[in-house]
Order: sequence, then C-alpha cells, then structure tokens
Amino acid sequence: MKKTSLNDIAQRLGVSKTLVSFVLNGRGKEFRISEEICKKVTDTAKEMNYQPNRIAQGLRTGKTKTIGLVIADIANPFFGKLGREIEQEASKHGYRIIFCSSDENADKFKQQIAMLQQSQVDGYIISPPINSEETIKALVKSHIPLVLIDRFFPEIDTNHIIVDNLDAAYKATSHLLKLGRKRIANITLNVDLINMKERTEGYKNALTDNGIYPDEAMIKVLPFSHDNTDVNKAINELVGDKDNLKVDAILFSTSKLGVMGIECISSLGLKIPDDVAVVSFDNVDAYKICVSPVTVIAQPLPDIGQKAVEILLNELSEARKNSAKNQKIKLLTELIVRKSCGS
Amino acid sequence: MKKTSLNDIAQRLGVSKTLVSFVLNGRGKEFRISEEICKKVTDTAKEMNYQPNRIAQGLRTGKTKTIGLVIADIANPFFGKLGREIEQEASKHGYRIIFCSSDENADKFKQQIAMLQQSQVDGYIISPPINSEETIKALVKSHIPLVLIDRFFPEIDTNHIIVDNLDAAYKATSHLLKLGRKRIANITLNVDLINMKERTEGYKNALTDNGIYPDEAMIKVLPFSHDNTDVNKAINELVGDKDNLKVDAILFSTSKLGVMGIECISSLGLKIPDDVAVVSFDNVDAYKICVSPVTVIAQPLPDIGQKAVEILLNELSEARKNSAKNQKIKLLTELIVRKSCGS
DNA sequence: TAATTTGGCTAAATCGATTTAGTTTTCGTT
DNA sequence: AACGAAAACTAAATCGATTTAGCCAAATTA
Repeated sequence: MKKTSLNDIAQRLGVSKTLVSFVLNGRGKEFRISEEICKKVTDTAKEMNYQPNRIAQGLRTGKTKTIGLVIADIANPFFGKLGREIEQEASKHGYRIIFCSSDENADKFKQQIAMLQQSQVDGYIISPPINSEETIKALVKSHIPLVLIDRFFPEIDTNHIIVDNLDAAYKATSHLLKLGRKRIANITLNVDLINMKERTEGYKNALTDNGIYPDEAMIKVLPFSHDNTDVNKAINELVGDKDNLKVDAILFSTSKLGVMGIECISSLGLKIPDDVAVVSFDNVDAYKICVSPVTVIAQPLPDIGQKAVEILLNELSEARKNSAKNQKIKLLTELIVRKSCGS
Repeated sequence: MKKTSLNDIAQRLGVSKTLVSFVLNGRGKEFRISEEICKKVTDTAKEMNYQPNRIAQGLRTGKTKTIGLVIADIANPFFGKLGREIEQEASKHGYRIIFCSSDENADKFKQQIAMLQQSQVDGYIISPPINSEETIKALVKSHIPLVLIDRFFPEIDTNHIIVDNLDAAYKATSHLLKLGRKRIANITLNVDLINMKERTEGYKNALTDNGIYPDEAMIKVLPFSHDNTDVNKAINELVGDKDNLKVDAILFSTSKLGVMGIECISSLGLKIPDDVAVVSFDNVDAYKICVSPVTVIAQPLPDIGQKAVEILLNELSEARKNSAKNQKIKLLTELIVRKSCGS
C-alpha cells in the first residue's frame, strides 16, 4: 500500500525515470518520446494511482505551489469569508494555502512567518497585526512575493489591497448626520492599525465638514480582545446618564466591536435607533437579524480575495518582469442602509 | 540574500554537515561532539540566520509536520472558531495546518484530499461533506492518521469527535415543550449528514416522549446553500396562514439556517417569541444581539479542537502502538437559555 | 562512403536535510 | 609496547522528483 513513485513506474516499464518524468509533465513530444511509450507511461501511472510527491518536487524546483496566508482573526467572519475566497481562488490555480491566525499578536505573528519561511512557501498574503512592521520589513527583504490585505504600513513599500476607509467612514458618518444625529461617537480598535486610523479620520472629516468639532472624548480606542469588558466600559462612559444621553449615535469600526457594543446597549435598556443610532463596518450575519437590523459598511470581500491572489500569482509567474511592482489597490465599500439609524 | 543551508554552516566552519546536523538537532552530546564545536555551530547558525528547510527535512524523514484540515464551510463562524482552535493547538506542537473549505461539495473535497496527499501531510482532521464516504474509505486505506469532526460515517471505522446531537436536540425540544409550545417544527440540512439525522432524531424522540406524534410536514430538510431561497420557502410553508399559524416554534439544526430563518420570520412581521419560539444549534454572535436573543445549543468548540489534535498527534507519535485505535468521542452540549422561547 | 542529422532514450547531478557505517586519533590498561 | 576502547568526527547513501548533458542507432545528406 506504499505510494507509487516515478521510479516504480519506470521499473515496471523498463524505462528510465527521466522518460517517465518527461511524459507525465506533458513534455513527451518536446523530448521526442514515441507515442507508444507515452501511452504506456500514462496508462500505468493511472493504473498504479501515481500521485507526484510535491515535497520532492518542491525541493528540486524550489517552488512549493503553496501560499502562506496569515489573517488577523479567523474567528471573525469577515476574515473567515475572506479566507474562503482566497483559498478558492488559489486552488483554481493549483496553489495550496497554509493558514495561520495571528490573533493580532505580533510575537505569534513573527513565529508564524518563520514557520512559513521554513515551509518554503512561494508567496504570502497577510493582514499584518499591530507592531509587526519589523517582521514585514524583514520579509520584504527576503524578496518573496507578498500582498498585504486589509491594512498596510505607509512606510513600507509593498503590494497591498485595502478599501477606502476614509471614504467609507465619511459616508457612514454623513449618513448619521443627515438623519439628524449630532452627538456621534466612534468606537474603534488600536489606532496603530492604519485602517482603523483612517476610519476615525473619515469620521472626523465628516463631522468638521458639517460644522461639528470632533470631541476626543467621543472616540474610544480599544485594544484587541476576544471579550467584552473594554467595550462595555467604553459604552457606559459614552452613554453617561441614561435620562440625558451624551451620545445619539455610534460608529463601530469593526463588527466585533459592534456586536459586543449592541449587546451592551440592549442590556442597558436603550433602544436602537430611538435612543442611539448605530452604524458598523462589515456586513456580518448578526447585523441582519439584529434588534433593528444594522446599517453597515460592506467591504467587497470577493474582490479583495481575488485581487490578492491575482497580484501574487502574477508576481510568481515567469512573466514577472513586465508586471507592475508593488501595486496599491484601494477598493470602494458600499453603505447598506437598514433600520439602525432611524429615518 | 540567499537562504543559509546546513552546508553553508559546515563549510564556513570547516566541518562536515553531518556534524552540523547533529548539533542543531540537539544530539551533540549523544554523538560526542566537543562542547567547543557545538557552541561554534550554534553560534554561526544564529549568526547566519539558519532556518531549516522543512521541505528537505520532509523528503528525507517522510514527516512533514503538517496536518491537512478540511472543514465544511469556513465562512460559517462555527467552523471558523473550530479552525482557530485546531491551528493554535497544532502549532503548539510544531505542526502546520494546510487548510481547505469543502463547501459541502464532495467533488471539491475529493480533489482537496488528493492535493493533501500529494503534499504528504502527516495526518488529517476532517469534517466530511455529504457523499464523501468513498473518499474517506480510500483515505483510511492509506493508513495515514485521520480524525473526523462534527460528523462521521457509521459504516467506516475511524477516529471521530462529535457532540451528542441526539441529546442536544432532545433537550432543546423538551425545553420548548416545557414552555408550552405544541407545534414545533425542525428545519435542518440534508439528512445524509449523520449529525443532522441525529438532531432530527432527538427532536422526534422528545416529541413522542411527550405524547406528540411527529409530523413529517413539520420537518424541512434543505440542501446546503449560501443563499436564503430554500429557507424562505420552508418557513412560508411552515407558517401557513398568518392569522392562524401552523407552527409555534422552530428548532434550527444549524446556525446558518437559523440566521436566515430569523431574518425571514422578522420580514413576515412575526414576533419572536410571541408568535414563534426559536431554538438553534451553535452559539454564534448573531444570536446574542438578535431581536430577542436566541436560545442555543452551544458546542464545546475548544474541546473538540483540542481533542482532535490530541488524538491525531498521539497517532503520529512513536508510542503509537499502545494508543487506543479509532477512538469515538462524544461530547456534551450546553443549552443556553435566552429570550427566544418566551417563558 | 563518410559525415551529419534526427529520433528515442538514459546516466547522473541536483535540491537540503538525515542517518548509517565508518575512520582517525588519543587515552588507559596490562 | 601493544591492544582495545572511547572520543571526535566524516563520507556517502538516501528521500523523489527535475533537468542537463550525452549516448546510440537509423536516416539523411554531401
């Protein structure tokens, strides 16, 4: 029941493994192997259920046909869906995915990158966690193709695919303002993440453009966490006295924050949108069946995934020379209006 | 900027690569390499930033330290969280994960398994899709360690880890009955999946034990799908005339069905739990912030993930002989009562 | 007829590690 | 002084593919 190797086929047929390799790689004609032998080889290969050993191929050719994917948090459906797109797209082109979830932890991330390097992956698709600049810089130096998604580092020149966060947050905040909300808060993740910074920036721009001076006390910057203590604290502070609310709307910069936030708002007995309007980034299922379905900023996940793979494969292809280097792609989001902002 | 190999270190120090290999594998003492040389080797390895080529190691040793993980649908947060547990646990023990999402598609699954075989993975953790019996059987024959999760095939003897679906559905249905619901429906996925079959079985058992004869018209078996047309159709049929509802409760066998179902129920203008009570498998975020937070059957995800990795690593270890073969583990679920069933 | 080309194939090196089976040198013992 | 053992190290095979260089016979050309 041992696996069939090239050599096994060669011996069975009394030919060299060179020949077998040529034939099975579809280069029979090129090397003038007779039709007759070609057929014999392919037939016995099938008969013996030959499966090429990719490890051996990888060692010899230096190409493993494997992409390292490191996302920030697979438990987050946003990244789950993104991962699915990327895996599907990659496998269409014969590439495997070795996948890691960094949990926004720079140390863990560094280890994962080392592991992927040792695994000789051909390229990387990464949503880099906070404080991972040095690791990314080192990776860039290794000259292995790399595409950043969801975030990037302005000071490092790489391929990246992001959405127009500034525009997205601007549109969302404007939407709230148009509906008459005046005291709009923003709950966001660690601002060292460029995408988070831009979202808050867009929020502030919308306020100032509408004659409201952004109040730093209305911006809650939280560390990454799987539990809800920080969010609860932030919302309690923002809300203040229940009979005289300090806020009338909240923009959540991630769906994880939003889901925990809405849970907290409900538990305080506040009504959405009557007491507090809500808009959030990312169109997760939870928002569709929420107390009042949540207006969201939807990112074009399939486009992000496909584009990331496309750029990476392009860099991996032979015709690399004439491919654009370090593409920076910014995609547009869509504001999906539901009931959480009133009307 | 090329990568450092064992040979590079050997040449730099004027020793054999055999020696370098011994030292870096921590077997210096065993092979009586002098302390002095040992230190030199480890130092230059660090200095030259030596990273072992796992591909070469894999070829020579036949062990890639890689686990193939195939789950049914990564876009489903249940599998996302499960994937995260498995990846974390595996990486603690130095194992990588090559990951695939089968989308419940047997053909795609078969291809993915072939790919994983070619990649020489050391073992598999799989939630097998419908109609994948033959592929799994073939895999079992290859004698590579395998653990099935979430579902299994009764006629195939393998390791598997599942939850007590019968008990879980029984408890959930009993809960509904105790709260006075009489016309309880079940919306479930393709019953060829053993876990789905068991859930419906548990539901039926609870009904009969309470003197209600299960009505097949109240059981809607849907194919796997990413969209909501089937669910909408099923719910419309179940509900019937709005002024004279045919059902007063629904048990959803997966969270995906439940989320789409609740969206549909709300859009019909029906109130949960007043008009229809709801219980669902899987404690996803969506249910926490739902119109009325949903009572769920929570599966012990960390336990499933850890146990799966534990069993697999055990089979991969040297001491394999004395490890139990083909363990069948059934874990208990927890019913988390929220507001969706009334009181 | 000799030289060249073409067709059809193979030997052997290679990728980077591991591991078996040595070799050489030094030391201790009798 | 001679012998065996221990200490310290190395050569070469190996894993399974790819790929370069080249062999031999038959066919074609000069």
